[in-house]
Amino acid sequence: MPADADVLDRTFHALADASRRSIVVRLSEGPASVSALAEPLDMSLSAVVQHIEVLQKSGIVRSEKVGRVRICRLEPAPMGEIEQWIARHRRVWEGRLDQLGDILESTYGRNP
Amino acid sequence: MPADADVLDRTFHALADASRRSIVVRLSEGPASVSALAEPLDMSLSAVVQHIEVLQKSGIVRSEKVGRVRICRLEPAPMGEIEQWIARHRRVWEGRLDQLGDILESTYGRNP
DNA sequence: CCAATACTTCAGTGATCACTTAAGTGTCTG
DNA sequence: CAGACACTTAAGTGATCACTGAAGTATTGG
Repeated sequence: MPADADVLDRTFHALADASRRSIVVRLSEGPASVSALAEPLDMSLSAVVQHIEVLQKSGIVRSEKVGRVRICRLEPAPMGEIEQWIARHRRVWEGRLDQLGDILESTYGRNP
Repeated sequence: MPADADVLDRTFHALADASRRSIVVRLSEGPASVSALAEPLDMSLSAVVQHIEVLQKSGIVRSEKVGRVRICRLEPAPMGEIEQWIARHRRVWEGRLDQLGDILESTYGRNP
């Protein structure tokens, strides 16, 4: 198993959870502390820390400690990798199913 | 929350496994039977069937029985949905990356 | 200095995962 | 019609998951 598959495994897995995706959405608005990320989530701080660890292991999130506060922020590279993977295969099956290609285009838009 | 999050959960989860992704890659070249999909994989047929079930529950794969053979094919819609999700947020934090310089500058006391 | 703050670490639990083997059920083919 | 073929279903196993609560460790504001 190459390291590449591992990165895809971890990144897809990290995003396969609504709580973790909500953390990603929150971080896309800017860096945040662990407790700030925990605040809207209905679970223990411990659980949130564990979600952040999953995101960190995938490489989506990086963090640094500033005093007693841990500041988390997004790292776009792994996302780019899975987006590439999808785009690579989507192109093939878009050619196979024209009507769904149209649906995608009308929803997703044509601009870059 | 909504069914939308559920679709993302299932789709990201379905793609978070190298064996399942290899099935997707194989199917992007055209429809295939269960045993054709199983052939390159080093596991029991039963295990492959279970992987296909995961892919079907996510909506990525559809299948129909023709005689004693089950033919599987790709369904692009759920992929489009996660691609949309990624594209939506990637755009935000790519813009954010430009502001990372600003954050560092303000931290180290340069002009905003 | 001391107590609130912001995590951190650890152990445990029930659920889900990724398999396995074994024993089916239909469907062709000779 | 028999037996190979292509799954299908069921039950079980060990690992990982998504939590919890309790007990830490640094930091920091008053």
